[in-house]
Amino acid sequence: MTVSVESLRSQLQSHGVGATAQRLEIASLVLGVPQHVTAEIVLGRLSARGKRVSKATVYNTLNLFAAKGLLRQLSVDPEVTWFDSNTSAHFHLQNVETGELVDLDPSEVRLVGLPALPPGTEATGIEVVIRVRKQAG
Amino acid sequence: MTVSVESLRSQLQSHGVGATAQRLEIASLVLGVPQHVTAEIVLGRLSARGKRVSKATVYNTLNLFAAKGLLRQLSVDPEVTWFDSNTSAHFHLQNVETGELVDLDPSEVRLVGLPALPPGTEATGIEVVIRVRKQAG
DNA sequence: ATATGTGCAAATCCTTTGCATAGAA
DNA sequence: TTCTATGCAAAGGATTTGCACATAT
Repeated sequence: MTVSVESLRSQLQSHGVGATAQRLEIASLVLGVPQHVTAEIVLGRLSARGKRVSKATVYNTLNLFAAKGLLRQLSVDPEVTWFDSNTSAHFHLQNVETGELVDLDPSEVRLVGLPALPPGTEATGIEVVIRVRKQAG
Repeated sequence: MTVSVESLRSQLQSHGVGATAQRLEIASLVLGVPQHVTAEIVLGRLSARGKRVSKATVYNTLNLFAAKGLLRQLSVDPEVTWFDSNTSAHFHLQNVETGELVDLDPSEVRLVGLPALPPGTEATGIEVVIRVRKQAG
């Protein structure tokens, strides 16, 4: 399934992100299909496609997409920053040995109850991560 | 409330951690009272007490305590590694602006349902973080 | 004695930044 | 034009590592 450059361009612009060649290239790799990516993964896929985009631009672009709501930035891995192209509410399962992230369907795990927040604060997000490893033995 | 050196020493040894002057000092700062600390915080408190413990030893010790179950290591903050002296099951609330962590009582927020884990894996832990910030306006 | 721990500085690794050039509007 | 984005290399910051010296058991 290929997404047209035109629809990507309008997707960026509707989120207030100016369209440039590099951003369109990254968007075509990342948006559309629900997936988890890091800057390193994106760089690898770009070079696999023969596209040269600087590391700084990849970081800038992923951060920008996250700030504009095209991606969700996950703070679940101390080693590396993950970006999730699935921006709807859901939780994650992570293999602590490989770093691999898997989406959990909201129907599988539900959070019950919201605590009283500290006065003068508002919630910006909820993250739930179930960590797994290869079974011992 | 001061904890005797002897009880700390036996607490370390019952967890398979050899007692050294530096480890006892760090244990006395960290264990006993439920709290969240980073290596930097521990270093600061040590020097406030006039104790000189190297940065490397603080990192080694916190990691060792976590590996031996005296502390829980939290992967919740991309900036810095937090250690929680409360090792029982509970979740956290974090202020994204200050980094401040607060324990949530398990009665306030409950996780319902456990997903099918990938074949051949076992769960090692569950982390729930509710992120908050100063209210806009 | 003999294995372990400690301290220091240097090394790592991810991510950000400064600045000159290139591209968008 | 005039503002914004890109690329490169260097900077930054938390954490780890190598190795000589000191300390536990």
